[in-house]
Amino acid sequence: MPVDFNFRISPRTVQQETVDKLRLAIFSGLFQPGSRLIESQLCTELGISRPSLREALRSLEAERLIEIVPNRGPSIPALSWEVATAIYEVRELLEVEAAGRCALRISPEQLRELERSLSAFEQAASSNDSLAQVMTAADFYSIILANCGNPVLEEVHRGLVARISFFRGRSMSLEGRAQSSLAEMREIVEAIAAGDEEAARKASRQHVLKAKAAAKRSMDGAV
Amino acid sequence: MPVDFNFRISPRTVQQETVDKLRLAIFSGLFQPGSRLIESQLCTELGISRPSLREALRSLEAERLIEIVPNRGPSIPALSWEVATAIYEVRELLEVEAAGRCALRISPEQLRELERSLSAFEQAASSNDSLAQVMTAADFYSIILANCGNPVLEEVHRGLVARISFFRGRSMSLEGRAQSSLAEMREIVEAIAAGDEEAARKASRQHVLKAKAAAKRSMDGAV
DNA sequence: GTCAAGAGGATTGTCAGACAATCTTCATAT
DNA sequence: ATATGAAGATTGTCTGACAATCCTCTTGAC
Repeated sequence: MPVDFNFRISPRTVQQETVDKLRLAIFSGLFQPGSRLIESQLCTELGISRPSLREALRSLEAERLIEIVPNRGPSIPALSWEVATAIYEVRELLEVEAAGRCALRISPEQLRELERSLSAFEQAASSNDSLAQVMTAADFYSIILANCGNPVLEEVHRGLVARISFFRGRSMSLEGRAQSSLAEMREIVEAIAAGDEEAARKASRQHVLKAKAAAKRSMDGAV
Repeated sequence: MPVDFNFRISPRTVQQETVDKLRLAIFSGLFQPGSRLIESQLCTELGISRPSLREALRSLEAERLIEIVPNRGPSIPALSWEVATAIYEVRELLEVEAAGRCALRISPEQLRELERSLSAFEQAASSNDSLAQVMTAADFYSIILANCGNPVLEEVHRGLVARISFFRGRSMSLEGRAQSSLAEMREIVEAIAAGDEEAARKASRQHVLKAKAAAKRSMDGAV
């Protein structure tokens, strides 16, 4: 029996389905930041009842992907640059640690997987599909985080990256950002492949810092 | 006008009230780990309807304070030592960072506040009320985290500490643990008061590591 | 006596409909 | 132009319902 296989087959419930759909919608920028979500409207669009929708909204609220103000209802939070900075700082803390640990303990198969995901990002980077870029980049990180040996680190990181997906989409479409991002990510992979913890940490830190700078640039240019 | 005052008066909704009540109940160990929560039962006890309760449960699920398995319903997760270790590791990462930053930027008033909370813990430590110990210790950390200049760091840390409240209550009642915890915390305060970042980081790391060790001891002894 | 099978009750997932409280908007009056 | 107020929209919350699923306990077979 494999070490970590969950035998329980969990039927997908309406609420899970709804959370996933809405999360994806938020990621892809379907809703404007600051815009309100009307329950009745979402219900008819999703074809579900209001109690089910509201449960899903509570889940998303706890993930900080939406805000719910009493008597005003749910809305997409307008992420301030101040909060975004805070998120990038914590992301740096976690991602650097994960990359370092990953360099020491990743398996050959997972390393190949990581290289594959880098190729996927490379392909996306040469296209103009910024959603694809964000998605493949997310795959890349998730492999690193999944191999750092700490599931909680992984989970927290995922939550943080989700919240800045808005910025990431925008900064990816910045002139040349996808390409330099690719170079930084390649450096991380090389360090991990070499089993060099310190180099992995350093490359990872560089990458996050540059991503943050790019996000800032994209924000200054647009707002 | 004070810098950071939220003018909006938010009426407390049933769902918020419910989340708070249940969270407190979980913290104080009212529910056994692994035990199931029966919706109808909770509804009558709390005097609320099932939709409201279910919304609250979704919030708690997202905080990982309860688990909800489709068609089995909500239950208190039995925290494995493996996961607890992972939480302690991330907590270390965050708390050390926060203590270091705090040493550089805390205001005199907040420092006094921190010292006050240390006294409160001191008092609790000499009693046998382990819930009070956990609560006052939580206050202590929250002041440090609130003054690290990063609200996201604070938020993530709070979430993690909440999940190990079970362990903390148990390890606090370990022979002598409250007293040595007090000594470690005092060291942190002194380093912060001196504005010594490195010392604050070191003391903070020591504290988390010892807390983890104590948690492990309390677990080995009991299960 | 132990184990397998099945029936019945308990519990959850989901929906529909309702209504008061609150917010929002727009027309009206000053 | 600004303040007032009323109508409409939206949310917060409840009740009641029913099918699907799970759990438990009895029964029967070996």
